[in-house]
Amino acid sequence: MRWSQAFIPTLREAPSDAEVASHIFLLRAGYIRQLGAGIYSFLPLAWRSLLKIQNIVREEMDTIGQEFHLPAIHPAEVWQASGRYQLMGGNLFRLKDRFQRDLCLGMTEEEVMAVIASKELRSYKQLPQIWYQIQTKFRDEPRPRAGLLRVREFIMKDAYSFDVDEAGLDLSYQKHDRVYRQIFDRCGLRYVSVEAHSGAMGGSQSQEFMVLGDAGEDMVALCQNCQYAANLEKASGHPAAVEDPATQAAPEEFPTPGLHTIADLAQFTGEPSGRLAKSLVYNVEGEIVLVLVRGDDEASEAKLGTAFGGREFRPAHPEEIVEHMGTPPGSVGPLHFAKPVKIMADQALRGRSNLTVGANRDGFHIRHVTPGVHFQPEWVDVRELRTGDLCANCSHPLQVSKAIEVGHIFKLGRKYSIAMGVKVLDAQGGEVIPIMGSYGIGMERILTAAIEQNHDKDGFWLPAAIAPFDTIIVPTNLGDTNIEVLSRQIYDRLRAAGRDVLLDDRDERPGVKFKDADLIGIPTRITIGKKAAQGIVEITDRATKTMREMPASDL
RNA sequence: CGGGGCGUGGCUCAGCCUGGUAGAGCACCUGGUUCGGGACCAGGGGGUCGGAGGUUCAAAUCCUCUCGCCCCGACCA
Repeated sequence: MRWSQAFIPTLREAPSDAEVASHIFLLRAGYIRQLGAGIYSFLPLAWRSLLKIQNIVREEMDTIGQEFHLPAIHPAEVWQASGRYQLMGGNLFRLKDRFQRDLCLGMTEEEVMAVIASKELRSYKQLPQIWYQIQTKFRDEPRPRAGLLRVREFIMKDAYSFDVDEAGLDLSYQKHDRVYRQIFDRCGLRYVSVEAHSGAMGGSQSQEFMVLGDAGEDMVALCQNCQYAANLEKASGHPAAVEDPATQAAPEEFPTPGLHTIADLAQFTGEPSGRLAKSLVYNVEGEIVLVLVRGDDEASEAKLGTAFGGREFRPAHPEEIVEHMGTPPGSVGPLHFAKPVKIMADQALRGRSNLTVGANRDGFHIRHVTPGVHFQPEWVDVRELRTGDLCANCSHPLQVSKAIEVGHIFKLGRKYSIAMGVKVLDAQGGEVIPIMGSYGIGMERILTAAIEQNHDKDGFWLPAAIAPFDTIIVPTNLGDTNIEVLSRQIYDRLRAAGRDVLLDDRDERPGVKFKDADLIGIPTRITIGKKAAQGIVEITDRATKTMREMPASDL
């Protein structure tokens, strides 16, 4: 491609509404333009890159499955059948057709694939199946952000597996794990695979592929010693130990006038906050539950969801706390309820003794309270892990980092098979319900993550496999016949050799061309300048900005 | 949805407080000189100041409503 014929609208300055590096550079490099909140147009450079990413995904997926192309617009009935028409709430785009029939835009396609499976699959002999597509997804996100990182319309590779039994699902899952690694390797990403929270959908195992970076919205915990890596929604580890008094004393109520926070209490009692137990009260589908965590810990929303068995929950209202605890928030504890309440306690409190807790009496707390002795909790893992906690496997310190989720694989179970009536006959002639897996990769996320991990103040560089062009040729002065002729020769020769080359044949000064070349993500630059007469050109590696000269004939 | 910020030529912004008929840099067009890290000179085109209503002799500027975008949070298969 010759730049003079191309549409590459680069910007000298960053538009004011971009803050994240990938967002700034995608705009400045002329890759994308915004149409609305979380809605972007892909310009030619972005589309070339996204097509290369999609082709890598397609080539790898074709080794284990078959490509479909499903509708993006769905009758509401399909989503009503699985119950997700309600469950997805505002995130599902909804519309009506001319006959006032309800429709929605696909945000994922378990239901549609399951509809096909239910109508077409008859025998266990047809399984396993791995079906995938690369297609636009729509999600009415409450808050789109950071350019392409979180958008309302995006391109996803979504795949679904159907197996007769769990052993088959394990295999399909492993195939995706392997293929995903090949995809991300080929895309040149540095990534980690982490254990993920399966969510309330009843999945049994789930794994996310994460690219570390501050722009990310997820938090992952990584052990620097062993291979342990998990999303913070799932990660467990041991907090630093806190010393308790050796001998068990009797619970003793004492006045704590006006003290309602852990920090106030720690200061007042002279004890570290880890010696206190923090009491949180939740309404779990109408049931009031008291959750205790160590005073210096925070409860994780995702882990609470798991602890509550996937039931809906919210923090209890103050009136509910008064009704059940007999005291307003601030003095709540596990003893002396006004009404019986279920107690859950975080594992970090297991084996602890002589803790200080709320007295369920305004202005009072109780010291010398020992879980398991003075109250009987259900033990759960609900604490949010922090940097410096010790790995559950090997007791080395864990590091918590932000990360961008580029892929997610998980074992779905039979929820959609059952909902959509997928069933086949097994070898004995009995009906079995196939078990499903679900696997996704965000195309724009791969591009965004690559930019997040490969940029400097001047721009970014993409791995050659996903760059819009692998090489840019920069003639410094087209008025010089030697330069002009040599540039065109090299351009023709590289293209004939199958390279994806951009020739900057614009009538611009060298400085402008260099700045643009640094900006737009092309990994290799060939500069043709003063030594063209001797047949010498320069090769610059964008990532390192190292340059070497070589004869044009060696290219 | 709660909190904060911003809408003025394509981009970045000034002007608003204290009303008086819109400006800079970059970009763009023409001519010329230039040509290794975002050149220079001369000339030129382009803006219903997000929208609606109001106050006023007069509104980018003051008031009301409204739309949009960004950031933080809540939310997120």
